[in-house]
Amino acid sequence: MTRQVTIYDIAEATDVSASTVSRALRKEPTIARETRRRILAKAEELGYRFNPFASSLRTSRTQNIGVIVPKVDNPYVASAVAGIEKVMSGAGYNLFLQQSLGCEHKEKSAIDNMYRARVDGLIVFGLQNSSDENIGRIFSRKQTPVVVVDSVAHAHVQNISIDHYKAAYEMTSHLYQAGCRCIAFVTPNISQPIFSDRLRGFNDSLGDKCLPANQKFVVVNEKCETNADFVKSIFDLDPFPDAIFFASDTAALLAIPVLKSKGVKIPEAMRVAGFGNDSGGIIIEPQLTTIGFSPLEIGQSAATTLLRTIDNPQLQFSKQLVGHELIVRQSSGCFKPKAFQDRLNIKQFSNA
Amino acid sequence: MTRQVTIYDIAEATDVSASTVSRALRKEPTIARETRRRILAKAEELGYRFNPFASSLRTSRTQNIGVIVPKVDNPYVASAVAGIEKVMSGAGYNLFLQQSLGCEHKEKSAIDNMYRARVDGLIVFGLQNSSDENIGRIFSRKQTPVVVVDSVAHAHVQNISIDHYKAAYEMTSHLYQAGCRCIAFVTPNISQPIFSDRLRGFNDSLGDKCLPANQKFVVVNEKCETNADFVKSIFDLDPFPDAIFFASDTAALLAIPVLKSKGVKIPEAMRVAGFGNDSGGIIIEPQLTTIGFSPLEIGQSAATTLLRTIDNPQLQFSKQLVGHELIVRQSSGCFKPKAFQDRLNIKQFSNA
DNA sequence: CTGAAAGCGCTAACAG
DNA sequence: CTGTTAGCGCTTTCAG
Repeated sequence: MTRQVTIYDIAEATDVSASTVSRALRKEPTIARETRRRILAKAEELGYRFNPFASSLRTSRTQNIGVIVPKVDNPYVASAVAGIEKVMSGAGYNLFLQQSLGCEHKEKSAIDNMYRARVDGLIVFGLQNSSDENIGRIFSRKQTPVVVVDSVAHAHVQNISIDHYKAAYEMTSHLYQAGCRCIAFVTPNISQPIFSDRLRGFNDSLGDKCLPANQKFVVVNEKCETNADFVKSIFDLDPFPDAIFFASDTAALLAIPVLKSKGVKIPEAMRVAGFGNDSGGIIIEPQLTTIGFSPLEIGQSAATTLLRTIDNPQLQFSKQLVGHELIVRQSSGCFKPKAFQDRLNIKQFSNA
Repeated sequence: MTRQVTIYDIAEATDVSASTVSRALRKEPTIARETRRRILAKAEELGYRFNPFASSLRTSRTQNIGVIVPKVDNPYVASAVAGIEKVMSGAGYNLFLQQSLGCEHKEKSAIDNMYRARVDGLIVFGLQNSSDENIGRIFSRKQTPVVVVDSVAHAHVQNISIDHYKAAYEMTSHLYQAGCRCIAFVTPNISQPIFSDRLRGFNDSLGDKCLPANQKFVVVNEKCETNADFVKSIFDLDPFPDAIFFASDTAALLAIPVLKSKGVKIPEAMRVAGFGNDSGGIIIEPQLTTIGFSPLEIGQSAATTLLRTIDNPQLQFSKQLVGHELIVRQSSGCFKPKAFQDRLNIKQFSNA
């Protein structure tokens, strides 16, 4: 492996100094057209390759941004990452990707790792509450901006999320309007903000209709997204609910076939709703009523917000809400198509 | 922003030289136990943070590996990336992720970018044929190993893929055995190796059964994974086929509801098969017969192979085939469960 | 086992 | 518009 071609080689071959070469390469305006042309041509000829390490060492800017997600192989996350990549790649940044696997320990070490890697910015999905201090302590001191997606509002960072509370409230109201008076709520956990927010929305919506929010009808099962076993706990409910609101489409799609096989008529005897607009929702029969939003858009928003904050460190921290919509399909009994009108309705920013 | 804590600060505070600190930090054995202890303690105390750029500049090793995929928001790709991340993260490497969006130009620039970023290794999904030379020229000269997934076999790089040809051959034989004699094949294109291989498998299987491979029954439609419009071209076929083999589950899942709505009884009048074991395949009615394999495993294989090649640059280049299985469900008419026996059956390597 | 010294390739003052 | 100089923080000989 022969020695790297450096700006000094170009300088020598062009009879200028290394700084001039550096300036030409960085397209600084303060350089003669002709000199630049010669330098660029020679660089090409010699097969010069910019060395980002030397540059980063000098400037302490990396052009790298970190992305920490629980799992990439989750359709929502994958789309969001796609959105982030698109924006960041367009802005000349590289993406460091790391999974936290929903494990607090891994999340902490991922944050540490990104910090060590000296990323120019960080986007974290589903940050555990306990990591709040890490993020704040580690990053804010160094003035490295952080965007947190789908977590509770953190100080010192940008927060982005759809309005899980409001969406769940609306869905519950929808089921109520469809005539349901005994609605069960199924969720994998109540610790993650996205799920606890949905549960609050559910409870408050019922409360506002003077329906007692009976916690017996809140089924919490960590495995409800991977295993249909949890469905039997629904059959234990007394009275048998006239609707189930699944906090996740994945769980709904797992449960519906089981419910059908047990003779539960959907939507006649039981209305069903999900959350997330999984692609399976239009395959299943009956098609699934759900809450839709654009993960791609969330990713893009997160990315553009991060870029803004990088460029303007004085930018106010805020909680940004991305639009959602109620998608009514057959599983909730009344098929009423509606335009995806709120789709691009981002509060606060209008990143065209 | 106060100055960074460097090894010199630690050296000064510990009354040793910077080289000793460097050695202690890197856990070199040639250092007194006690000295090391003191150094590590002081590093912790001062909040020292290793600077990878200075290190990379010196050693020209980066501990970064590049991953180029067409689109992250594709369930198959997302799972594979998850597998790669898991392995690489465990081995102390960071992941650079970039999308090529199936565009030759972007793919080339992503490769360039990874090359400039001086990754220690590269994994590319669905490499366009035309990029072959880029990969070879750019990377092999620099001795940076490359793993190519789902492409035609390239020289100078490691190749990994499932056996698309064989899998398609088997599926076609399965449909034949189920009594079908007029089978249509639907594919988004015949340029990507994964699809052209599947088509060859389809054709050869028919050929071996002395059924003329009539190209009229090969429906190529770029949009068949995003829009069900292509289904009408199936109704134009004469004679009307008694089976359709979709080269992609996504297309099958889009088409089945349309076929059903037009009164085509599946599987009675028409058998249907897909490829990829999309999660929708067990939601749809009838459930979809398909080819299953583990994208996670493919990702892990790609990663371990890359690590091996990094550690041993003399390693022979090869084409590695990952196991697949025929998953027979209702859509092909005979429900015959079968253990996922080939799942961990990787040829050549047994990365436990 | 430890230290001194040199340099990886680039950029940012500061002069001219 | 261009050159000189001095590092960024780490690793690696080579000596001791």
